[in-house]
Amino acid sequence: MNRSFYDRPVLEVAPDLVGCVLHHGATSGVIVETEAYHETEEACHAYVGLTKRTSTLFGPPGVAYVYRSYGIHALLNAVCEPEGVGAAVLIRALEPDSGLELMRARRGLQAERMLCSGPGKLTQALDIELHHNRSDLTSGPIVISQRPPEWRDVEIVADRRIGITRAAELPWRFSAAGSRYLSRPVPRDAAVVPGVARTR
DNA sequence: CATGGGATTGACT
DNA sequence: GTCAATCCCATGC
Repeated sequence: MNRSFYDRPVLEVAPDLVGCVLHHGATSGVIVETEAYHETEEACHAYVGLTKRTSTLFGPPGVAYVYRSYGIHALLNAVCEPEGVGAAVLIRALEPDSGLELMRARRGLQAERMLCSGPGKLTQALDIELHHNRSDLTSGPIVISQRPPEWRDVEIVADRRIGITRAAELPWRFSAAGSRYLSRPVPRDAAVVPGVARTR
């Protein structure tokens, strides 16, 4: 994915990333769940303004923002919007694609559905850590490629973000409808995101 | 310099 | 359903 893909409103990039493939080394998976974050709402780290921690979010688009959550997990985001605007898409779940045995070894379990079904799980499975913060997603080592043909017309649903206490009402979580690899089920009343030139 | 909170997970009742 | 683990960093004295 080139830089212009990320240099757009985060609410466009977040659903567009569903169905794309995240790669790191010998492991990869199709993105099935994302969340959008923007400096104008309280749940976004960039809400506090420019600090050492948030400087990545305010930097150029197409860069990885990786931070530690609850002292244990590394969470991966893709920085979006023009430099100077703090916004990013959190990658929340993958459908494992390649390197399954490596993922199983790193995760210490066998079930395919448990390998990448959460933001902290997928970083462990793909060996993504804090030192990847600020790495360029357009050149690697972590890269995101466009949707494979079979994911081109994936139906995407929107509902509330998970695990946050502030601005929790915003429907900024985007999931592949019917995926069995999500971090949590999608509510039945979730809205379908309109697609562009979607075939029937 | 001390404190507190958090975009989670897995183990346990 | 409950709950602890554990680290980075923003904030306040």
